[in-house]
Amino acid sequence: MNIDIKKIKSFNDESEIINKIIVGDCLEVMKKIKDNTFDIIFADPPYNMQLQNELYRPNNTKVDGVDDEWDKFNGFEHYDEFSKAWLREAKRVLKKNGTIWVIGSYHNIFRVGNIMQDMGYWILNDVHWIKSNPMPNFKGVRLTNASETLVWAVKDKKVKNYTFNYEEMKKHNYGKQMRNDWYFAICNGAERLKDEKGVKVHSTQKPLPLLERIVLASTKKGDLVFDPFGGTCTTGVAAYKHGRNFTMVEKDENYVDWALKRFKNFQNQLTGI
Amino acid sequence: MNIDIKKIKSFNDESEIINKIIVGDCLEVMKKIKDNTFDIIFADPPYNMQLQNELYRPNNTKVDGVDDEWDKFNGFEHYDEFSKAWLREAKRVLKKNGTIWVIGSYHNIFRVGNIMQDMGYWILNDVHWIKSNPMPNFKGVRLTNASETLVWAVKDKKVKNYTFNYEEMKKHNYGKQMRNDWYFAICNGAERLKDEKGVKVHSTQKPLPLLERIVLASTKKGDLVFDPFGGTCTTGVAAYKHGRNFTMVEKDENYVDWALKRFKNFQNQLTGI
DNA sequence: GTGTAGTTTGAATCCTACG
DNA sequence: GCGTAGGATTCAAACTACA
Repeated sequence: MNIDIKKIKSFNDESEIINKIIVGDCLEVMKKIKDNTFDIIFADPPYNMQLQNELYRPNNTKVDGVDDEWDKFNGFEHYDEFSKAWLREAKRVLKKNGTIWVIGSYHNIFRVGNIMQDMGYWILNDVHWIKSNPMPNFKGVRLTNASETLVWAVKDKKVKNYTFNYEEMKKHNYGKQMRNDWYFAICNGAERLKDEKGVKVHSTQKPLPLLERIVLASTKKGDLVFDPFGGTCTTGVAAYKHGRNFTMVEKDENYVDWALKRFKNFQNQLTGI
Repeated sequence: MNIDIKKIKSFNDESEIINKIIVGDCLEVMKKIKDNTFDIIFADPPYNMQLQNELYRPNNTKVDGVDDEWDKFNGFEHYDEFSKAWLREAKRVLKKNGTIWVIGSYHNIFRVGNIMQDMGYWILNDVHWIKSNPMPNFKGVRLTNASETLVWAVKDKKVKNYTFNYEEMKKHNYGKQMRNDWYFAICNGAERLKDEKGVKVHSTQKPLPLLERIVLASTKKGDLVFDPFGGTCTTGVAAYKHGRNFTMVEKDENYVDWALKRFKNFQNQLTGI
């Protein structure tokens, strides 16, 4: 079996999108893509965490917070502007009966949900990813923040025949219909990509089972999945694993190169190397 | 023991607010209340459900959805306007170091959260009330909507010494710090108020244990709790049960009269009648 | 290899009182 | 407002070290 995944460094040919990882800004790339192209979109945009100070655990070790450049915004106005821009393009490139998933935390999800509703997206569900092993609240001043929220929506109130694999979801919930509270551990251990120094490659890598559930819930085999904030390509791996195709966009070429390594490892596993 | 709860039909004397249920529009009532009055606010505003058609169960019985007049808004703009108005007043009457809780579903919580952030409220947590017994999705076209979301916030980013009873919460979570996923059954059975014909008095009565947790988490004994959408006074009952005081506002006098009955029953229980 | 103890770490808007 | 010193504060999972 030969997994044919390609990195595209300068994206121009809009027909070249099947199982590609495109290096570039998602907005610029989307602008080159035709209307009604993708069956579903999964988006994990920056959360705009607004971390102020350093945080130490009770044992005085420092918490490695998300301080990446890509998560820095100059207030809600700029974050909203950014969100509106990509959500508008996302709506255009999403097929008429496609669905979109967006994940976020309380820092950004109210912005995102509000904008989506204003744009005419019609929410199907909010889904709560409940973490089995979240970081505790070390100072004891709030509740443990043990969840992230996903919004699942269609382009328009009128859309009816979107894909929802009801029976497949039932199988994953002991024969009962799947609910909107989903329980997964955070991405850790062997799954978590780390460089030669043992440093995590991406500060917010999502767990593969979460993406697999999304793929299994809302796509058919052969569907084309789009992820505008591709990161290290968890979405692509989930799609590929279940016989779906994908188009990933990611600004940071380092992430993309790691994504290619993931696929190589995946291939080696399959061929028993 | 004599529980002294009073209904106030025309509210004018702003000093008369301790353990009172005020009949009236929350905005008009709040305008008569001084700045920095309440220790916490709990608000369960209309959800703006936008139900389109009638919904039937598989056995052809009709689902009694929320179609009350108080939940009718003319689009998001009107809902946002309404939300801004009461949230602005709420901020004013909340004490400097007080906290506010607002509950909602995906229909309205993104509007509410967005507005709160725009107004300078600083979110402490989003809390997911996970329902043990939600209504299934009868048509099998979405995930079971098994949750509601609460936003817990302070008036301003700079507020530090708000009340959070960390150890008390720990006691309610097997000695571990309390997380933001809360598991309660929907309000049903003996707790659910029903009239002489067996029809539920209020279409969205909240479970008492949910309100008790909020009271125990974020108030001290003797604190004054405000609820602008009082309904049948679950907030007041929770406050009273734990030695806190309350001010409730409710437009519908029928709900208020039922609230008074709740307190009378509560008193009878305590005196063994 | 097996079992146990110790270590590390995770999308985090994480202190308070006093001068 | 600011700066600083004092003091209280963590859970689960996966990994490593070692007997």
